[in-house]
Amino acid sequence: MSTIRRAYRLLHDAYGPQEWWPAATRAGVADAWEIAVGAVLVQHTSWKNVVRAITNLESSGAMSVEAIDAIEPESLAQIIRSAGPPTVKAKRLKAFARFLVESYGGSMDALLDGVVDRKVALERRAQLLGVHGVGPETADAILLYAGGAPLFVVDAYKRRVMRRHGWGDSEANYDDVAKFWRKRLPSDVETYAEMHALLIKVGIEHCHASRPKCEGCPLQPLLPKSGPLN
DNA sequence: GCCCAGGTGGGTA
DNA sequence: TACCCACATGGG
Repeated sequence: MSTIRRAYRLLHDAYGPQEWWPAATRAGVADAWEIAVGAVLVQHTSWKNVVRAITNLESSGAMSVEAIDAIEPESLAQIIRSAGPPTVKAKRLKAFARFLVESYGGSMDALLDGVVDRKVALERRAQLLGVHGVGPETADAILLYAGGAPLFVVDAYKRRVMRRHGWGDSEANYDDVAKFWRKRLPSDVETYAEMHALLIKVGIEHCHASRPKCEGCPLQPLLPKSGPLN
């Protein structure tokens, strides 16, 4: 079995199924719009703070596509301020809502229609990358978790895990890093979704600057004999 | 107090 | 193209 598949197994055994995308406010499952909002708000921000912002959006009656499209940027910024740079993210959320209304009649279902097909997914991805505030990670997260698109999300934690283990080229561009993982994992959407969630989990708990020695990390059996690189 | 977070866009050379 | 930096609140 390949190293990456062993990594998946080790993480899954250690943490169990993550069953993303997490619902921010309800006990149930996050709907597609909530996933999109969360994906924008979580940029360079911890999830906990995003939950507060989404809770505020709900209680302010500003959670819908139409409400975000209509609200003044300053008011929106005030509501989501717990999720990092408020003026920046208010602008990004409004840009996304505007795009959705203009291009898909405000319907996430319309945006996501057919994206289980990789060719369609890549077309929608290219379109999303044209929206202000949507980069590759945000686009992939939305398409994968809200639409079941066969895309693999790359983030800072994945690059760090790769660097410590000496897997592939952690400094490669986004698409090459995504390709590295996709090539080594079973090519099904469930695995992509789980692996991304698991790697963030291990990233938050173990794989960061304050844990240079990887103490207690489930991926320790896969480290080089010399220990973590860097 | 200080550093960082599940990035992205804009400016500069 | 390739860096460098702002964004800004909340937690360790």
